[in-house]
Order: sequence, then structure tokens, then C-alpha cells
Amino acid sequence: MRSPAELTEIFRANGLKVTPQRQLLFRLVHGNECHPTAEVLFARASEQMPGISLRTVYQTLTDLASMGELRSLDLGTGATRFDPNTDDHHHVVCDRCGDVRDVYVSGVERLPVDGLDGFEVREASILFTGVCPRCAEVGDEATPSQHRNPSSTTNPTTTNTAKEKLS
Amino acid sequence: MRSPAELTEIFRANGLKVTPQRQLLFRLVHGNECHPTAEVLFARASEQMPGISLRTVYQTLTDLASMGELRSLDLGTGATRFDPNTDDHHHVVCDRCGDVRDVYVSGVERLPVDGLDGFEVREASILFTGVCPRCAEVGDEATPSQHRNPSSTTNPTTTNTAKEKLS
DNA sequence: ATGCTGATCTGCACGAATTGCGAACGAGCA
DNA sequence: TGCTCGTTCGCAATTCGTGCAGATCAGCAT
Repeated sequence: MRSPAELTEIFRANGLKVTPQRQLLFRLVHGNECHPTAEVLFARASEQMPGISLRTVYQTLTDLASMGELRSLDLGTGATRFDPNTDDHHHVVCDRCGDVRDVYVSGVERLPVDGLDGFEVREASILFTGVCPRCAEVGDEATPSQHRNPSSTTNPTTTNTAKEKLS
Repeated sequence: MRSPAELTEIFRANGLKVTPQRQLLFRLVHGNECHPTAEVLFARASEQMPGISLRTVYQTLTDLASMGELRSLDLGTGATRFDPNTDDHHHVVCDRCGDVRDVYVSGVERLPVDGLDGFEVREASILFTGVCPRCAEVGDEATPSQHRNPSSTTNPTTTNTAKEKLS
């Protein structure tokens, strides 16, 4: 994503107004590697501009996303996350803490895909899940919560793909 | 996913009761290639068992999923979808109609991933998006699916005046 | 500077997808 | 046939966003 100054120019060049709220968000999102949610950005923004509306945060983020200056991500973590990194990349999510990191994968377009059967693929996004270094240190006590059933089948759901050790 | 009969045995063997509601859902989900949502299954179930609760549908589906007999998918289409196919596979979603199809990709675990930096990857899921053969035939007038879709690549829905020129 | 005017912002209600909870119900065993 | 505890049901509550409408303000013209 471009710098706050560049975004300001782009907005103005396109007939969009540059408000203090937008500028604040430009700054908060620029270079933000944390893949924040709208709520998180709202909290940060509120510190510097009490009274800013959550509605405005959503608005501005979707605007930036529709301009291609920001990517909005659905990583299955409940809320949409925003990523200023607009490169062609993918993500890893930590099962335990929910932390997200950008990863680069090459050769995706060369993968043999079976079953497409006429489907024209335009985009492929890979979502890796696992345990981040920090959580791995802490230990194993954090087991994925089980529902009511104590003794279910042994079969571990589907832990097959991308068996670690890849970089 | 296993057959309704097998599931019945498994449930009982695990001390879970086999209710008519559960059996109905076993049948509705078994071999269902449509990746239905809970709401859709609820509708189908209601036809055969008026009065069944949506709550029960959710309950049973999550139970099956936590037993590894069913995979629950978040494909960014708004609602969780359920897939009786527990093989190691991935999905393609049609941008236009929201249709989902299973695809098989080999060599995923051999992809070079850059930026992991200590992250232990346990699983990788690939989500392809594009246009299904049926929608491709129809042309461009096909309307997007009825699900709310967070994607940013398309028009900004309503009142956006100056923004229209951007995307 | 000052005024205009339409783009923005804010607050609130609404909507979709789940989940929490407690009371009524019923599957499976004695 | 009866008991008991797992299930079901229905409704409230929650989470994440979006639609709306009136109050405001950025940016251009005067």
C-alpha cells in the first residue's frame, strides 16, 4: 500500500475528499503488518481521535480496498482483516493465538489441479494454519477445544497438507 | 463421510443417542456434493421433518465435524459450508453463482514457502476462485450469488458517486 | 475571507450467521 | 414400564457489517 501522502494525492486526484479521519487511517494502516480488523483499527484510531465512528473506519477501509490500495482478507478468524501488503502473497494463521503472517509461495499457478472440469480459475489463495514460534515455545497445553463428545473417533480430522518444514 | 448406517453405529458406540433428527441429517449430508450451508440443510430437513430446529441442525453438524466425519468450510461466501468429503482436497468457488466444487491438488506440501520463519505449518488449504462452466456460458449478465460477499473487486454497490471511476 | 454544495461522518437501527441457555422431551437401558 | 441424562427446541444474545438520514465539513468559487 502507498504512503499516507501518496494516498492523499490519489484521493484528491479522484475527487475524493481528504478528511482527518481518512488521514488517520492512512497512517494506522500503512506498513501495519498485524493484519488488523476494523475493530482493532477503530480502537487505535479512537486513541488519537476520540469520537471517530466505527462506521467511518469500515467505510474508509472498504474504500481503500476497492481502490486496490489495501487487501481485505477472510481468514476464517471471524472478522475481516486488512492487509496493506498488496503483493501476490498468502497467509499463515496461528491456531492458538490467531496471529497472522504474510508468506510467499512460488509455483502456485503451476500446481496440477484435478477436478476443475471447465472451471476457469482466476485466483488461488492459500491459507496455512499451524503454530507460531511464540506459541510453540509456551507448550502444548492449548488443545483445540472438543465439543460435548468425550470419546469420539480417533481419526484426526484432516491434518494432511503441507506437513511443515518447507521454507 | 461414512454412511448413515455407519454413523449410527459410531454414534451409539460412543454413547451418543441416535435420534430421528440426527438420522435425517446423516442422510441429507451423506454424499451431498453441494457443500450446503446449515440453513440449506435446515430447509431440506424441514421438508421431511417439519418442526426440526435450526439449532439442532447446527448442533449435529458441528458434532459431525468435531468427530471428523464432516468438514466445515469457510469459503468466504458468508456462511459456513459443510462437506462430507473428508479426503485431502481443496475448493473452487464460482464468483458469479457461488457454486463450490472439490478439486484435488498434488504437490502442495512441496511448495516452497517463504516467510514462515519458525512457524510450524500443519495444514494448507487452497481456495480457487473463478467462473464455473455454466456461468461462463451465460456471459456477463449473470448476477452474483445472493450471499453477501466481502470481496472488493466488484462495484461498490450503491451511492458512491466519485468513487465509481476508481475500480 | 466567506459562502456553497455535495461528499463525509456519525449514530442508530437492522440483518445475517451463530451460539448460550433453560425447560421440555425422549432414546436406551434396567 | 419407568428412569435418567443426553437431546431438542425456541428464543435471547452476540458478532460482524451495512443502510439510512441528518449534521458536518473539505475544497472550490467568489
